[in-house]
Order: sequence, then structure tokens, then C-alpha cells
Amino acid sequence: MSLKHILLGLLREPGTGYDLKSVFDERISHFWSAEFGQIYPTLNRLEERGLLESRVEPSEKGPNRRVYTLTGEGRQELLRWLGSGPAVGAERFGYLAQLYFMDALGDLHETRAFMTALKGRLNEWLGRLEAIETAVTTAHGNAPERYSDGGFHQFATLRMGILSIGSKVKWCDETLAAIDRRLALMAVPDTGDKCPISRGSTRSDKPGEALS
Amino acid sequence: MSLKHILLGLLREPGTGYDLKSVFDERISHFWSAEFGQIYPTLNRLEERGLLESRVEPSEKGPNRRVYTLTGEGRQELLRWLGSGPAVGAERFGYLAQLYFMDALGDLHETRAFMTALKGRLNEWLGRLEAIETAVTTAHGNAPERYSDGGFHQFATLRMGILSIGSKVKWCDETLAAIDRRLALMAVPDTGDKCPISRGSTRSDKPGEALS
DNA sequence: TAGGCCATGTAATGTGTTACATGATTAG
DNA sequence: CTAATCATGTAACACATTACATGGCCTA
Repeated sequence: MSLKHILLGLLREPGTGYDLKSVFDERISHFWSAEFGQIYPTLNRLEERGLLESRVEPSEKGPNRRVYTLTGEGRQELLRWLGSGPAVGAERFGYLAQLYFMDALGDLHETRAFMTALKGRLNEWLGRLEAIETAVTTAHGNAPERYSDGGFHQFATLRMGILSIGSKVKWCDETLAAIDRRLALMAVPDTGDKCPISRGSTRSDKPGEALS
Repeated sequence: MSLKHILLGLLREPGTGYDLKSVFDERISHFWSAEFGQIYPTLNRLEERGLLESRVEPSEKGPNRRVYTLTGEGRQELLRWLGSGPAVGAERFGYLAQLYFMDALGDLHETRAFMTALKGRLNEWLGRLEAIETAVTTAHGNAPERYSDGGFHQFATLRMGILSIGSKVKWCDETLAAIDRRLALMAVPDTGDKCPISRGSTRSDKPGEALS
């Protein structure tokens, strides 16, 4: 759906496939990624369809570079996409899928280890984004409304990454606390009167009506 | 990467392709989605590989149902996946990609409308998740550590959806406020001494060094 | 001289969406 | 009688990852 459009957006500034790959890795990784194996064929297709054009230039270091530029038609398509309303609802979280089924492991300590590892990864990621934020505010001040047009929009996406990942780290803490309470409950199962926690497979009712 | 594994997880309770589709739509949509066109072929492949087995049963309403069940091998593969560490880092956000390039529209009011629409969609989504949360806590109490094993894990994923989408709604507000400050600045460009906001295409330096 | 970066691509495979095709049963 | 729901699938296409293949230039 959108790699095509992201390439068009990036190529408002001319560049090569190799350049684009590093932009993905360095500046866009918090909301999109792409590999060479996808970038090069897509650039070719976009040129065939007239949305891009390219010229070959000698490189300062290494082999010749094929530099792509946006055509008028390409810009039109970019604007059409930008005006088509927010593309929401298709998010996918592999780690949530794992957690959802993790009762199958039958050991809450496994879940705990998983959440700890996840929190570590998220914190690393958050740290990277915050370092970028610091660099930006140091260079351009902390009033984003005074940035350039491009900078303002890019800064907004960066903020969403920081807030969103930050909330996930908090969620890890909340969940770890709940896990610890649950582990404590399970350690003294004979104390309370009623202890509705299932051990092993307590599947009370119909397939998956627990959460609907 | 994981539709396969999600199907294995869901099929700890036997079910048909049709059943699974409604589970995706009703209970899993905040972190994964799938269409019939992908579900049925995947089920077939998993059966060929011995991770699932199926039998045909008459339905109470409508045509015969093919009911799939997890095999021992399938359960092994599920556990392997669950133990392989958190699958993090591949998230994709179409709407962030759009926002990132939205300066190309050359009109901040467009961005404002976009963010307002996005906030509305996210709020709807948040409302749906909160309704589920209310239903769960009403039925099972608000101490998740006392839920069943499956319920505990599922509730944790629900909480992440609520916290994460909640943080995105807050981000929408933050961004809308920044947009309004910027619009105010642009309305009186002659007042201040230095006004480093670009109008039109102020591309100061090299391709995209604004945010790196 | 070895390893890393610059630079472009293909092939095989895997994953996901959309459109199409079929048909029974049930509720209004 | 009609629409919705139940139920399964295929075909074409679009999107994405991984591995492989090539080779020049620069630095340590």
C-alpha cells in the first residue's frame, strides 16, 4: 500500500536506492522499514509508470549511482495519497500475539521473563528516539511550531514514537506488577477462601468467551 | 511470520476457518487482522505439514464445517514460537508515513484536518477497547491477577491496546495544539524579529538532515 | 591485504489483500 | 421472497524478506 508512496515522498529530494535505504534505517524506522530487495524493484516500477525518472551519475566513491527524481505525475500521486485520509487500523504487533497465547507455556515465570525482555527492547528504542529529539531541540529549539515545514511534520511523527513507546514501557511495568501479584497469590493458594485462578488448563466455557 | 502461529494458538480450542475469522474481527483486531483468503490456505498448509488435523462435521445452520484441531507437533511449534523472545521492531504506521510527508500539501490546515480525523478514529477504537475492558472487569472483577491463565494474558494485551491508543490520542492533542500555535505565528509573520518558519519550499540543507 | 562501505540488482520464497464463485439455512 | 449469516474455497495480484551475486574504493 505505501512503500510506493513513501519513496515518492522521500524523492522530493533526488536520491539513489542506496540513499533511501539509509533514510529508512536512520530516520523512519519507528514507523516503517524496507530492504534493498524491495526498494530497487519498486523504484524501477515507479519509473516505468512515469512517477519517477532517473539518470546515472558517477559516484565519488564506488560504482555509478542511479539518481531518481520525482516527476509531476509522481507528485500528483503523492498528493492524492496524502489527501486520502488517515490510514489507520492495520497495525500489527507480533509480541502482543505472543503474549496473548503465552498461558500455553504453563509457567508465569516465562511470561515474566518475556515482559522483562520486551521492556528492555522498548527502552532501548525509546532511548534512540529521545536522543534524536534532544539533537533536534538542541539544534532548532524546543518550539516545534517554529521549525521548517518539513521539520515540523517530521518532529510530530517523532513525538508520537516517543509517547507511544513510552506508554508501552509503562504498560510493561503495570503488567510486571500484576504478574508479581499473581505469583504471590499462587504461592499461598490455601490462605484465601476462594481462589479462582486456574492451574493448568482451566478452560471454563466456550472457545474464547473470556474476553468478549 | 506469525499468522501461522496465531492460528495455532487459537486452535488450542478446535474451530473452523469461519470461526477464526470472527475471533480476529472481534477479539484480536487491536494487534492483528486476517482475511478468509489468507486463513483457509494457511489452514490447509498447516494440515499438510502435520501441525493441524481436521474433520468434517455437519453444521446446525448452513453447510458442513471443517473443524481443525492442534496436533502434538502443532503444539510444539506454538511453544517454540512463544519461547523465541519478543518479536519487536516491525511495526508499521501508515498514518505516520502520511503525516511525515504532509508538508508537501503546502497547507497546514490540511494537516490539522488530518489530525482531527485521526483523533476521531483513534477515539472510536479506544472506546471499543474500553467497552471490552468494562465488560471483563464487570464479569470477573478488576483484579486481573485473579483471572484464569488465559484471561490474565489476554487482559494484558487489552491493556496495552488501551494505554497505547490512549497515548496516541494525547499525542493528537499535543500536535493539534502545536499546529494552532504555528498557525497563529503564520498569521502575524511581521511581528517578531526573526521568524524561521519556511513558507513554501524552504529546504535549507542536504536531503533530510533536518531530523538526524 | 582484509574488512567495511558504496552501489545495484535478481531469484526464491513467504505473506497478505481483493475479487470472484458457490450454495445452504434462517429470520423478517 | 429477500437479506443476512453460515461456510469454504480459488485466482490474481500486491507486498515483503532473505539469500545470492557482483565489484570498486578506502582505511587500517
